Amino acid sequence: MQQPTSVFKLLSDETRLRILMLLYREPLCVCELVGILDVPQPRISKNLAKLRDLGLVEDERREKFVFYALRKENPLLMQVLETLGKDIDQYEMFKTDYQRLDIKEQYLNQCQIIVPNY
Amino acid sequence: MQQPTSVFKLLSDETRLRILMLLYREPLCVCELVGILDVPQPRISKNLAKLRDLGLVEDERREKFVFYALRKENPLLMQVLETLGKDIDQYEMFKTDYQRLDIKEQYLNQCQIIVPNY
DNA sequence: TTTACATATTCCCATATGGGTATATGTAAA
DNA sequence: TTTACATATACCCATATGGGAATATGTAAA
Repeated sequence: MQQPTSVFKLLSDETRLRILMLLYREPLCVCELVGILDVPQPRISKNLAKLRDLGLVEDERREKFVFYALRKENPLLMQVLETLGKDIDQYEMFKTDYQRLDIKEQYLNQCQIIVPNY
Repeated sequence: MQQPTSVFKLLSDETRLRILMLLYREPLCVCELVGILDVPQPRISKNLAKLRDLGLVEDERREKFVFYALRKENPLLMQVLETLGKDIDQYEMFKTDYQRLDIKEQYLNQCQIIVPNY
């Protein structure tokens, strides 16, 4: 199991925490994250790599796309995300991200992904 | 309320997390923390200052001593400490710190504090 | 008003970190 | 086998960070 400090270090960056909160809802590919979060693609990829290096997420390629999913083995991580999720209204940024996730098709101009059923 | 990322940044340092875990049990003065954690005093003081600057702990001077106590207003922080505390056996370092806390009188050679009842 | 103890702060340095830009790699369609 | 799209990586830089050593400040006892 990962050191708690290492987990918190990853959680201490806004980009990464936003990513984790979204993956807490559902697996997403890189271009979906780029669209929803409106953040440059290299930044998304680099931060996803850090999350994967510590085993917090896992990736799976599907043709051109690489989907990232939360790994649920870490109780500390899951507890944190649950706590944040419960008080989502208190965190404007996460709330907005969740709203955008609900209508993510609008923000995927950049990638032609069509995922009927994941 | 503090930004989650700011809280996690403070939690991401080993010295600070050890301090918080101890204060989760009971208020302690600087020299007690120095003795229990076996860490140089300036390092303790500087990290306590960071925790106080973000409002996670509060200090109270009692003559020569300055006691620090956990502030319990932040649900995220409290949830994290509770989660870690529940699985204390999994974290060797915190477990050891708790054991030393239980017999802290042995580690207070450096300070002549005598606190019968706090 | 010295002296001793407790704590805070300053100064300095090595290292870590996040991010932007450009580019490389991977994949599939034309 | 080009072309286009998706993703990963390399390079560079500004900044943040943690910590050690020394010193300053605060407090009370001698």
